Amino acid sequence: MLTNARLVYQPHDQVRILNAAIARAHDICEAANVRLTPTREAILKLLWQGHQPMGAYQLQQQLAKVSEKPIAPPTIYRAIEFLIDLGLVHRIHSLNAYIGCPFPSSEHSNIFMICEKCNTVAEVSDKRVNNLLAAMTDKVGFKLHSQTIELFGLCPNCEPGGSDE
Amino acid sequence: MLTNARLVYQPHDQVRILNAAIARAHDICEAANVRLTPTREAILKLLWQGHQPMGAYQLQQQLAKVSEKPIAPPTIYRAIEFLIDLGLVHRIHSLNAYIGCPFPSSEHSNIFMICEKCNTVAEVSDKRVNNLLAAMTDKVGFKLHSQTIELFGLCPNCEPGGSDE
DNA sequence: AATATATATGTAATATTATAACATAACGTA
DNA sequence: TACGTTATGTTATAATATTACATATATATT
Repeated sequence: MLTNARLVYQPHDQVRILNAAIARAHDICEAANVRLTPTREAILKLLWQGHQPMGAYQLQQQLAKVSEKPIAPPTIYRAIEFLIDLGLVHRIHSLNAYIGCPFPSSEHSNIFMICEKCNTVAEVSDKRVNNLLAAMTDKVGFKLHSQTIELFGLCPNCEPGGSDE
Repeated sequence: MLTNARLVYQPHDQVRILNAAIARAHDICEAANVRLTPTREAILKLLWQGHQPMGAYQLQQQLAKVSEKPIAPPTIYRAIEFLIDLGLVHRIHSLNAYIGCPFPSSEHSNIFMICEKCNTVAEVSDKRVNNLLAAMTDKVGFKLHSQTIELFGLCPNCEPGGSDE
């Protein structure tokens, strides 16, 4: 089981993590022979600043603070699409929001644990889930291509009796 | 494993199924002491007409054909919310669309197999998936409340080499 | 360096999905 | 009937996302 849960739920050096994510993104883009332009990088950084997903218009607002010129929705959505295609970012459908992927270039289960109180999202990847879903779909003749699993509940920090209490 | 996959993927008496679903809905509403009003029933019927989910504005268009007066979005969304709360309808987040639930009042895994070609959606419920997800979230201290699993791929009828070929 | 080609962004308008706020109507019950 | 509750009507608008076309920037080629 691959997860960033402990990282997300415990105090950590957010700056170091962000830098690591950006460096990794640069590598991935280089390998794929595509460009991590300033706008794309700025959006990726925003999506890595915390562990709360951000919507497209929220990204736009944040970008306005950083860059001189306001950036219009199409550019935001294009950058998001670019980052998602590379596996650097995920879309959380139930929130219409986006978040940095903690383990790009790894196998993905696309399992997201969404805290209903603080909005924090942690990701999990687990072969057993993938195998089980593959077996189930196989049984009924459905050819599985991709998946997204969104789990709602309370993270340890928000759950009474959780890790911090 | 509970699923309506065979039903969805094979020819069947759609009218009979719809009638059964409506009858069941009436029972459930009566038991819950809430009202299945004409508008709500009309929307539920539309969401049971096929196995393709429908969006709110698509529902509005279809309703316009049936009823005299046009029905505005708030009414549509209220009816959808009502039906979802009762477990009679599901929301497919990735499609911003809604579909009738084949086994209301049963345990739910909320697993949806979404055909990328014909848009057909079949539902599955499986304890093993629920157990696995519960175990995983437990391990990291996430208190799981609910979930939605959306699987994308090809249904047997659209997959080359599938059931019908 | 100059040009051509591909890639990325700017810009304006608009489509699509969803909700807020408040008025009216219908229903259920004393 | 009159009251309280529940449901719907109505208008406006918020929030999310895309289309179409123009411009700019980067990369490759000569």
